[in-house]
Amino acid sequence: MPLMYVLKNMEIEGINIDVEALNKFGGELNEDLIRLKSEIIEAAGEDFNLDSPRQLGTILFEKMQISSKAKKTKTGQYATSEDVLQKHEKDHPIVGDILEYRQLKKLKSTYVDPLPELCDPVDGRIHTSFMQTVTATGRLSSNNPNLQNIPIRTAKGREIRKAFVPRDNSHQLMAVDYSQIELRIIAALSDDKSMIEAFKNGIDIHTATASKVFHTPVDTITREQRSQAKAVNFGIIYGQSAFGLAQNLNISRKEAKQIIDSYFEEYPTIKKYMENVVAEAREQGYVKTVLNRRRYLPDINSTNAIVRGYAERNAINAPIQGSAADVIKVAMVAVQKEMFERGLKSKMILQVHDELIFEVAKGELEQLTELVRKEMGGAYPLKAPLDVNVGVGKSWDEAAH
DNA sequence: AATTTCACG
DNA sequence: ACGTACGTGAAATTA
Repeated sequence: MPLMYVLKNMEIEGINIDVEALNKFGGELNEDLIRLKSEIIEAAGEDFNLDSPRQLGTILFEKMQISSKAKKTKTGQYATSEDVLQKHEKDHPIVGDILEYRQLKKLKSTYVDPLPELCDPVDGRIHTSFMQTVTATGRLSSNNPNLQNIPIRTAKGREIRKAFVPRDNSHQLMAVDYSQIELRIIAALSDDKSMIEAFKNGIDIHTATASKVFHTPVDTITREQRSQAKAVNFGIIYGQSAFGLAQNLNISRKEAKQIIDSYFEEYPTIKKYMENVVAEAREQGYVKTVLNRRRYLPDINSTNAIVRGYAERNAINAPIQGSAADVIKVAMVAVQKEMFERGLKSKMILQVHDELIFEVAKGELEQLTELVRKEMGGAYPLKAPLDVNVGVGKSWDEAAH
């Protein structure tokens, strides 16, 4: 209920975008898309709707027969999703072009074209809606437009984030995100002493995990080992299997199983915690977050192993994802209150699950940085300390670095 | 309205 | 043999 007022203010405040920059980028995307499309149609030997997965599947796997190992979706169509197409990139040069076409088309049709149209006629800003009663875990969701999935992972995607800018030269954007909040929560909830200690000492958690899992000193950990340990740390939060880890890391199932077994030997309290939370779900019919938000899991005792497995992964994940959502909500209420009491002109304008975005008025940067660090970092003390990263810049992209 | 794909944490 | 990591929203096609 208190958060409702905070969300109302963020929705009304909105965020400014550089429409000219987006339109220019849209023109560049258009040229690339036209070129890619004509190359693909030429290689296919006939015109078809490239935006139709069904037509694309027929062209690739029946007409062109680029591979005999076509995969089908559950409704019997040829699967053409990114992970499937990536496996066929070596089979024909057209596949790489299709993947690039898909990426650029997504950026243009979902962000570059619609966003300028959504600027409010009165203040010229973009106003999202934050929903508090949609998700199963207690996270917020954002719609109309969704400002929680603005691209960042690719260079072309970041062009869109660069177009989210302050209202004028006397403001900057500030992005503040929680560092590894879900891993800190699993460390705290399971009371794993070694993981808590690593967070207390500010040690790189993925390197520390790699050292444990591979039984080698921290200073000898390779990039590959750190990257694998990172994948395991994330997989754990979701109840991932050896199969899933193997697929993610492109290693054999046997190797994946060895890594997971070693992980649980080194972090026995985390293994115990995961077993306990599943047992709790079986007994109570629900699991809960640090603030007692419940997720009911009616399938937890299902005789169907697949259905039951899904519920068990939900039982593991929901308290972690949901507690992180609790923490940032408490922080948002505290930050808003403190900003009001100090009479600041700066505004909190967006939330993206583990980060808050502010439009900072010139002269308030130092004070706001201190305020936000204090309120976010201390929102809900856990056995593992919370930590935040602060970034500032002339665009959301710059601030997020 | 359902399906497929893909953008984010 | 089964299916295999959680949570969302939007665009486009198809039924």
